Amino acid sequence: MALKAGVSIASVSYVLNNRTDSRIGKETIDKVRKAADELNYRPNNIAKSLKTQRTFTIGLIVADIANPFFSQIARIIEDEAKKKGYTLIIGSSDENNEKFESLIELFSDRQVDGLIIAPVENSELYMEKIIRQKIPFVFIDRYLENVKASGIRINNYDISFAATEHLIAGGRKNIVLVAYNTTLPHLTERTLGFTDALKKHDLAFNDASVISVNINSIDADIDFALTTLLNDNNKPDALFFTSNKLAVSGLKNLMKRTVKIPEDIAVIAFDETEAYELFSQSVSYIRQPLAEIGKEALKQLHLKIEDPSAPVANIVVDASLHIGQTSNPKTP
Amino acid sequence: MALKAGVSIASVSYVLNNRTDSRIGKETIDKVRKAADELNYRPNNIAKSLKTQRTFTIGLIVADIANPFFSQIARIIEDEAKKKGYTLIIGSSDENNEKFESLIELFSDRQVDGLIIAPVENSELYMEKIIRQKIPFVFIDRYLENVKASGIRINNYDISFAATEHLIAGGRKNIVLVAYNTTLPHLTERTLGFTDALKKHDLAFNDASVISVNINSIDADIDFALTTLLNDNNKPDALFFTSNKLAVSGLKNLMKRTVKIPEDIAVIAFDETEAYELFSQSVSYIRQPLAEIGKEALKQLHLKIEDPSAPVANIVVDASLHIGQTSNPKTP
DNA sequence: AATATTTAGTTAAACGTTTAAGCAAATGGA
DNA sequence: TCCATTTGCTTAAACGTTTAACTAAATATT
Repeated sequence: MALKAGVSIASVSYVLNNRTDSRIGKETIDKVRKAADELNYRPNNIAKSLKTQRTFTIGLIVADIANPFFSQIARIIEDEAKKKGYTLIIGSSDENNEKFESLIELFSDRQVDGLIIAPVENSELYMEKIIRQKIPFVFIDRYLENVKASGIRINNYDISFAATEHLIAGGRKNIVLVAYNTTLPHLTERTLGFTDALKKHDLAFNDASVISVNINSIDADIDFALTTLLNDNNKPDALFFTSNKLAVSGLKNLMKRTVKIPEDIAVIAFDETEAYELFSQSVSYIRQPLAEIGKEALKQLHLKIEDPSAPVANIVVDASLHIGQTSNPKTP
Repeated sequence: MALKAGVSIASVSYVLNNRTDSRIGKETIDKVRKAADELNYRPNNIAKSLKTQRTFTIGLIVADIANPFFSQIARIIEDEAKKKGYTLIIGSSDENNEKFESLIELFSDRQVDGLIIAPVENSELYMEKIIRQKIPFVFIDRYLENVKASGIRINNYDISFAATEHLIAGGRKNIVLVAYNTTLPHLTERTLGFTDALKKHDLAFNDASVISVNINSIDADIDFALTTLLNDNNKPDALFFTSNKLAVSGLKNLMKRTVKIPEDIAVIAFDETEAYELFSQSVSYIRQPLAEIGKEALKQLHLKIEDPSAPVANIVVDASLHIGQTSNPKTP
């Protein structure tokens, strides 16, 4: 390339990077531009990265890219990253500790400039490691109690409290929460918002008030729990699902049992998914502002990359309650 | 690192890459291993790539990673890529020519070892360019008539023919296809399978037999077409949607109109999506073997990367007709 | 004992950039 | 006219690897 233009390698670099601070004559600029054009020259980013120690790549670690919640977020982050000149590499942890660790290792080995992470349960120790490595990162969707790091999440407690109160306001007295058996704080917050709302309204809370679901056996666990619950003499009159996967599985199950929604059981779901659109009723659900989350995540990460000493920012954005027919008030 | 081990840089490289062809003594090996361990040494892949001209990165270009069809495929390819030591970078074209081109340029600039591409309409010229650049690639889902390249796709014509015949066998006589207004061959094949099946069974085919939908206005186009069709004195008794997006939009619309499915109108959809699970009836749909497609794509691409002169392979895998209630036979 | 071979390791070039430093030539100021 | 400054471009080191080529010591062969 430099050969073709008849100038030095350095001049090519200066011209192509528009380094006007450096002194390059108009003629040389033209020569380089012309040669670059003719040769269809494209600089080698690998070499550039080696020298500059910047890859303009960021890693995104989600639970599963095939989950609509994460694929929608990924899409937003993809667009946002492109705008800022970053390329995205994506990995799915399957909520699995080893996979999670190996992804972080992989991305770190690939010299990503930063990471956007939906951490899995009990990954604190591993996060410490990457803090020591000084790889900039931000949390998304979730966070870890003892890891001080920037992150973006929703007002899980408040919105769950609000959703529960909405059900109560509709005359529901025996509300059951369907949640994962996890200690991830963003999910325990959802449970807490639920129980606190029950308490506030003097509604009974007992062992049967929460269905605890293992992520690896969602359908089976929900089926088993509903079988027990619905044969009880004290049937629930409302179900609150704390994730899209749980809601889809639950609604499917209720359909199979031909439970009348919302007459017999009201339903509120979490997260948005195409699936709700085909349900016989419009589904009441909690909507996370995905675009805002994605944009803010990238913004915060970018800040951290540009200035590693930037302060930790924990951003909480508001989810909204999208009320449909499945949570209609109880008819007397 | 070499310093710490007290050996040369070269020795470190030989040891860490298990280059047993080179002659390294047991002692040196131990020294290097120990030092690497203590320093938590991780080789710099950027430098490695610069030297070896291999990044072990592959680019995946889909229409939209937020579309369940593509996010499911992406997930499979992600896993498969990891198994083979590749990292995946993903981009969404939005069926848009410029975005598609800029993605290819981006990925090529990032020195990917290869590309897995769902090409957009009229991208032939651009594909020629990357063939000249000798970047290995394979097509997925779609292909381009005049571009000779390896690819994996399903038996679009046959399965559409079969699906149509299934509707006909159920007594449907006025079947309408809902398809994108595109010239992408995998989709025109679907249309052709449909029309040929109609012909074979002497069913009328006219302007109203195909609803042509613009990808950017799916809901509106379907709504408009259905309004016209259902007010006709010759109402359709079956709808065949040629993609998941079309099916979801269509089913939603039919629900709104409280059309009786399958009594008044039978429905067959294309592709699998979570959404079908919440429909009031089990949905009849055409199931693509996503795992097979993903695995085969990676296998073919890997072959091309290892041996650029490997022959072009056009692999056609069989989709299957998954019959549910929405295509039940017409009741007299 | 002299030479050939094997073994174990090192040296140095290369990959394709960036960028500090250097060097002429041109220009400016006295 | 002489020196200082500015302008325009080049040189060369560096980024962190891989790998061919080399060296030196140890061992084998005659």
